Amino acid sequence: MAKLDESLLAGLPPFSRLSRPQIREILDLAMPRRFEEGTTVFHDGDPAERFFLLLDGIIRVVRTTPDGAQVIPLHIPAGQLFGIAPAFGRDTYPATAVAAAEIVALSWPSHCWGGFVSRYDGFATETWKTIGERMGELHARIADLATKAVEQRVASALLHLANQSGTRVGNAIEIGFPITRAEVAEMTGTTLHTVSRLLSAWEKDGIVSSARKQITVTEPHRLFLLSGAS
Amino acid sequence: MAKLDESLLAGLPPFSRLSRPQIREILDLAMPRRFEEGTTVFHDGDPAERFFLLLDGIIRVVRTTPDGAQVIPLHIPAGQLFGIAPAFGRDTYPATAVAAAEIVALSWPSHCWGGFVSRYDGFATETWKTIGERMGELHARIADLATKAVEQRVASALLHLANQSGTRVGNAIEIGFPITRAEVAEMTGTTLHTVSRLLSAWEKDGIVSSARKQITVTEPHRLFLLSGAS
DNA sequence: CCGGAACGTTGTCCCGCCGCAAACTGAGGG
DNA sequence: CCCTCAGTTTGCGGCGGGACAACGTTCCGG
Repeated sequence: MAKLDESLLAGLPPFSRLSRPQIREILDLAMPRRFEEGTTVFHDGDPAERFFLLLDGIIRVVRTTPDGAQVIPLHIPAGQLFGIAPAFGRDTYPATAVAAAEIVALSWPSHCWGGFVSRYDGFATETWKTIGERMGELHARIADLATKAVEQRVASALLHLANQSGTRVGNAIEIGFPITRAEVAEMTGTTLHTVSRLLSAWEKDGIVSSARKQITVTEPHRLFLLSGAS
Repeated sequence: MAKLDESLLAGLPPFSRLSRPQIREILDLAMPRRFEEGTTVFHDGDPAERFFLLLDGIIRVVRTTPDGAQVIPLHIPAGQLFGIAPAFGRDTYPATAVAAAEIVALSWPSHCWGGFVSRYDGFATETWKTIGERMGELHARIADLATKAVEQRVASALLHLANQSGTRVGNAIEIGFPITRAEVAEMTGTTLHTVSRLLSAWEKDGIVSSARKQITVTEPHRLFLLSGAS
């Protein structure tokens, strides 16, 4: 296996304060792997043997409730850690991670976590920051669900996805991974029917343009207005 | 000021692995303070000068959205840390903390955080665990909001509150701090009208009994059934 | 003892959203 | 090339629950 290039990690928050030799150490412990779209990286309840760093693509973290297929997806963009159960002292993953697109990720055995935290300056701090942001995101999501109407929720979910991993095409933003209306519906706590209707209406207005498993926001500004401008 | 007793901290997770002298050190840095019910401990956006440990009572952490009074309360029970913005590298609080009942809390200057983490074994680990649990709670809340009907949401919110800080009276559980229907409504993303109606109906069925700013769950089992048994 | 404010209850109306059902459309496999 | 199926679209009916409003009740200050 070819050696991984140090520049992969150098710019990322958890490693930004580390020296090249330190990054080399870390990389030499890492196992790179590619996952096809739709592949499950790890399952809810699995023993948490490794933790991951997403190099490219998007991960969808879902929580399936026991009684059915209800899920609460959280999307994790490239450059972030995920599956960090060891950080929380858990020996089992609390959720399932699915590749939302083709992804490539590095992983390390869970028992390395403690070493990383104690040995590498800034690793813990930066990880805390990421977790803090993720909690903020969850809070915002709760606020949306609790206070906003369905239309606003869907609008803000689309904007969120677009901002997080969209590729700009002029003024338009194309969401960078395949996503079904059913998934949007799950994220926003509604049904795929309603999402479909909304997208149709918006498409008629020229705010978005959608195809099968794919959504492009052509006029982000107007969508933002619809989202109830928080 | 009388010296604080070491037993206050000895049993709590973040300090459980520490020796008595270490606990003594920590206590000598702490500033104890009592807050009346309804007092704001810190405000969203304030400079995060201190972090807190709740010794007794209940803290309500709220996030007010810019456009109005919408909030997403998270209740923190006695024995937990809160306002730990420094852990996330923030220099400002991301939410407002209000005393839901009369409380007593210890606090330390934010700059102590780093020292606690590096000097005291287990402090960081245990704090991570707490944060992990809190994230799990947020996830569960999102799942509820996204998938359950209003009646189920209210039922599970009441159960949650009862479990978290209820005092048992026979089979009944009385929620241990004053709470208005409006607050329950905010937690569950509905209106006080609906909450009021539900409580009336449940009271007629003998499942709960409520007074002004006070709710007692007399038949937790039946309420659990209503909550959609997750 | 009185007045007012905060909190709670209850009724009525109406709209937005879910459930159900049926048809359409690409994509992929044999 | 056709068959199948996942993904999507659309119509329609019903109702949960939000908006509005009026009244009752408890608490507190003067």
